Amino acid sequence: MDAVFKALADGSRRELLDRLRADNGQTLNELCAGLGGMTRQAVSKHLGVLEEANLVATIKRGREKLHYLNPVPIHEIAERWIGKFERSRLDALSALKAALEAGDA
Amino acid sequence: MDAVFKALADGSRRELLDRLRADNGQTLNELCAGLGGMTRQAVSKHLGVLEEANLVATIKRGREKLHYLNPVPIHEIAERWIGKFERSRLDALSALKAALEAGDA
DNA sequence: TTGACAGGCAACCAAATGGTTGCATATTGT
DNA sequence: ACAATATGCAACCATTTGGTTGCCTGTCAA
Repeated sequence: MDAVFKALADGSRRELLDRLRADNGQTLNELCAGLGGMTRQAVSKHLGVLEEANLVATIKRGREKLHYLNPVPIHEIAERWIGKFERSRLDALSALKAALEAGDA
Repeated sequence: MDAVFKALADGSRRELLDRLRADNGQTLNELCAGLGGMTRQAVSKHLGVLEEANLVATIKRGREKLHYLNPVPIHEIAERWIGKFERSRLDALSALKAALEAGDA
């Protein structure tokens, strides 16, 4: 899970995920075009990080490599990690408010 | 939002959030104890990052500073970012499967 | 076969990051 | 007042990270 968070920490990588969601199964070169003034190798590295985090799956088709978005790890975050805080959202907020008020007393 | 993702990228910071959720309103020293072999200043920096990302709110009470978890940014991620992929989860998976099958043809 | 196209690998570099030590500041209890 | 407590600030260091350039490999088409 650590790898997923770290992969998501970079804006370019999030943008890559966005672009993959908009048009799944793109090649490296396709993904390069549009990701402003960045080398192919830079994009390749980013895709590598995403792949390592299991956020994209790839298949080699001839001389090109297609990239597919894998939403499962993100879903897992939503389930395990965010749900935990989400559930206590209102409680924490009211606790915060109460604490702030008690602070002056 | 970028700051939130970057703040969440570090395991120690996620642990700090966990510990805050378990016991909200802790001081810096309280949070230090339990976060294995790390200096107070290191923890302080982490809390600074979390604060900058609006994931923790603080109030100064006398000579100590209480830290409170703020779950709102995480909730926003769940809403805006994860929901986006979540919604297309099954679609993407079936598309991936179809693509893999078509790959051999 | 040979050239063009898609991608991989490795070395290298600058900047950011996580962590440390050392000292300064403010508050509290006696 | 004074010592102890709780935190802040700044300089410094090692590692990681995002990015580059240069070259090598594999695949398709003429």
